[in-house]
Amino acid sequence: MLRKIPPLNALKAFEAAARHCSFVRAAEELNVTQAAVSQQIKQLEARLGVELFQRKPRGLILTDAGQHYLPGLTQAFEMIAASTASLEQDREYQLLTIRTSSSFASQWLVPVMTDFFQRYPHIDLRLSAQDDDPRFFSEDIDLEIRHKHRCPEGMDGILLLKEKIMPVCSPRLLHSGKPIRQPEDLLQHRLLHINYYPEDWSAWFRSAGLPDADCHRGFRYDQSVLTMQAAISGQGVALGRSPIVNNMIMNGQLVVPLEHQLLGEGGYWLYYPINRPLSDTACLFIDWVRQQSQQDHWSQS
Amino acid sequence: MLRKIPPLNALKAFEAAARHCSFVRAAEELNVTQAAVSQQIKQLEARLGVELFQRKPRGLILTDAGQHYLPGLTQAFEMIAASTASLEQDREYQLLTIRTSSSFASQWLVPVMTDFFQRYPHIDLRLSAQDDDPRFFSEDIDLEIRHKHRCPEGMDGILLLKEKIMPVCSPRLLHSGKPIRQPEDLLQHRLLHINYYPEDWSAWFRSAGLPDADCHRGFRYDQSVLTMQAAISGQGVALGRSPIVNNMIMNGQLVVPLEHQLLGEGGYWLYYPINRPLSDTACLFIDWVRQQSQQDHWSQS
DNA sequence: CCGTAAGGGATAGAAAATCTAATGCCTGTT
DNA sequence: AACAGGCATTAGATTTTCTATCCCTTACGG
Repeated sequence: MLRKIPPLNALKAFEAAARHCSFVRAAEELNVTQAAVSQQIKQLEARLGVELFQRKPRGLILTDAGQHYLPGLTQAFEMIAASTASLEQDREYQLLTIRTSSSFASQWLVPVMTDFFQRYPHIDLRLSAQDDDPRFFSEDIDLEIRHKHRCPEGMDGILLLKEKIMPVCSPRLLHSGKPIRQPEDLLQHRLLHINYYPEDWSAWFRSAGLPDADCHRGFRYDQSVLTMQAAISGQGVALGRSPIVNNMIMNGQLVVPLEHQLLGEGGYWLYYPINRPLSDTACLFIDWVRQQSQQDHWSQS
Repeated sequence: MLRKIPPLNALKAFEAAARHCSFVRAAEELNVTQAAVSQQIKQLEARLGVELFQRKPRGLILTDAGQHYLPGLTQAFEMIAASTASLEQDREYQLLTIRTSSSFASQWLVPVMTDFFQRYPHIDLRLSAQDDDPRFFSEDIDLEIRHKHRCPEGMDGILLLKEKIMPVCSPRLLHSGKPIRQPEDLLQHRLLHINYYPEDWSAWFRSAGLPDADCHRGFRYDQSVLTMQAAISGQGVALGRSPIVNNMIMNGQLVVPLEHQLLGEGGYWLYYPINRPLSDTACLFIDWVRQQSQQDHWSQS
């Protein structure tokens, strides 16, 4: 069968642009830049030998040709979407169970998962947040992600995220009358500790050239997130780990008052029992999450 | 609008494979290799989380899921094809007029044009074959392609194809009792000349280290193709230029008895009057033909 | 029972398509 | 006049896709 079909992605771009009468908004829908849409449509027009849009300084107008072309395409794409959706209804949903700490889940995993759901709509996730390191890897858990120094005994896994450790505090604290210009200045503030990482502050001061700093006073919290919340509300200065605090820094809840950062010896490991066959779903997830973590890595550095 | 549509090219691959129940034949239809189809479909299956085919050692069987999925897609693609076709009907056809020599037209241009017609079905071509170099570039001609040593005065253009010059003859001639092992042996055979390139043979013998070879005897023809036809029918040995003889060599009508080849000083130039605005169609053609010529270059070397 | 051909799978590296980021241009608006 | 919103253009980066190979399995014919 010889059907002549123009490049499908160009058609998709056209269809979106025509619906919105705007390259910019089409680009948003398709998650690309305006330039990409512009190029796709230019290519399509060249291929067909017809102008599809009249470019006006403000927005677009479909040409006659474009108006005739659009409805068929919209219908076709809707048909594809409908077929796909009905396929997905028939299919049994697959379940993926991941266990991790509540801090990591809320600050890193849950936010990035949006993309996973989009990509694999047929997979349902069960996220088990458990903060004390569990003894057993029960049958019904596919994967575990936890802060470790190495891959645990009897497990296979990968180091998902390395960590940088740096002081963080509320932006308000910086203008509170006790400026923070060098490591010593931190001692003028209350230090916030995380019980799970009791040595963080002394390690950080050591690496900052102040091995004898008296850094044992201050508040102690049970989980990273609680400590960070304390920092956000201005209770003092905490030591943040990049996977957890990156977002809080991005959106301005926290600031990093000093340049100096410590490369953590551990990191977040993803692991599962050696000798247990991984489900397809789990493999899919591992591939995907590894990519996510690499992107994270880029944007951090 | 948020429609979830799997990668469209993967869908196209699936649709073709499902119709043919074969990756190999789908690959033929799509002009790619079997491996490409295999990968696309694998990706689609991973994305959907469903097996679409049962792979049997001999051919494929659609799974239930695949069977449910196929008809919707086929219909959608047919709809796209139909919409596109009707667009093309409405549109006025564009005309592109090219003038060139009959040899070049028949041996190089016409064969490759197939791809152009496929790509730009709305463009009609008028090909004017004229063998003596015309004085004027008349109004109704968009582009000219001719063998030249440089871009003609008053013209803009590009060097489309360089040429290699090499002896060619019928394969039968090689087994005719007068073997051709070194340049001298050619003098035992009848030489075939092209009037347009009277110096070819002496230049070739000079570059082959035989400046004094007596190469003026033999038959003379008016056009390259005629001379090549003479060679094919065993009348003697001709000097072929790569753009013209490549195909004849490929399909075995001609063979190259000696390694030694001469790089021609000229080549096929595509040109048009300076200061004449090129039509869109002509620009399209130039882009396309330049690509073609580059491919040609690769496959020659 | 082996040899061969036909069909699909895997993989690494190459090629091509696509996207981004930056910049420019135009025009209606303040 | 300065600005902002929207599209075009470009080179270079990135991602996707394809090819080339090699492998494995099965059917079939001697």
